[in-house]
Amino acid sequence: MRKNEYVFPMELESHTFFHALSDPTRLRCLAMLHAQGELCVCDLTRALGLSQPKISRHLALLRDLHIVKARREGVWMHYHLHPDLPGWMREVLRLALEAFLISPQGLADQAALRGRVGACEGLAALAAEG
Amino acid sequence: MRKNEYVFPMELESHTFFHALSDPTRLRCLAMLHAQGELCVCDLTRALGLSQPKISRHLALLRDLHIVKARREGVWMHYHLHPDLPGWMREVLRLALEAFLISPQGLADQAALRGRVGACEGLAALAAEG
DNA sequence: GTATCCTATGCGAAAAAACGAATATGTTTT
DNA sequence: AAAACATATTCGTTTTTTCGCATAGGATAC
Repeated sequence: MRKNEYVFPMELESHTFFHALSDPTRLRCLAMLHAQGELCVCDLTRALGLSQPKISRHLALLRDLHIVKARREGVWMHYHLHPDLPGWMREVLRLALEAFLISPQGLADQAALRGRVGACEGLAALAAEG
Repeated sequence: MRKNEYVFPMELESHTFFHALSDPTRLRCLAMLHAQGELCVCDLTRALGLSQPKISRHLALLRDLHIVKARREGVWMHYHLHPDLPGWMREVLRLALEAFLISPQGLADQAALRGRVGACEGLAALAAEG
């Protein structure tokens, strides 16, 4: 059993749940899953512009806490929000992720997820070019 | 300006908000404030059975993020949940703190706050005596 | 002024978390 | 079997966080 793995009937404590949400990468992943329903690791890697090991490790942490659930389909692992999350935690996720999705970062991530360059990243790229 | 201090109009980011809730001591303090409305440092020190510097440091972090607000009354600093917290964060606090308050730890803390020994601590003390 | 009380902070040690880079595992196809 | 692909994990390092202890700050009483 892994370090962070919660197993039935051990329950997820509040502070552990919040610690899982305290990292920007994990929050962005969760927001994309909330918006799209289900995504594989490579989707998230591309959408967030982060390395595959980084995404994979953060998803593993969320999976061990039963905050997300994985489904294998051939070579791909599809992740989605865990359906058995306690009611108040599910509600917290809904509130937080919907707030995040309308932030500049949330909008940019969604745009990137759909294959376009988001407004913020486009502007940032232009600024970087000079 | 301190390291963690947020100043208007900088807004509190989601992951920073959740990080503030990721520590058991901070969560217990917030739950007591939610239940009682306003408490001073010595109230929390006694109720939670933790050192004064520890309580004070955690409250300072929450204060710098504008999650709680302090009011001086003579020698005492009274802390309460910040009234200007964004709507969704206030709702998250309500959900999380009310869930915590009905947990064994939450019930014990409330009992200790009211000057009695809580059920769990009483049992623990008996067990420790043998 | 000094003393006392409550609260805040500086400091160094210990523990925990996050990271990149390399590598391992598992699946499908040939 | 090997190759190609998606994902997971190990390792060592760096960064961040937390803590206890001591001490500093600020208000009140004398």
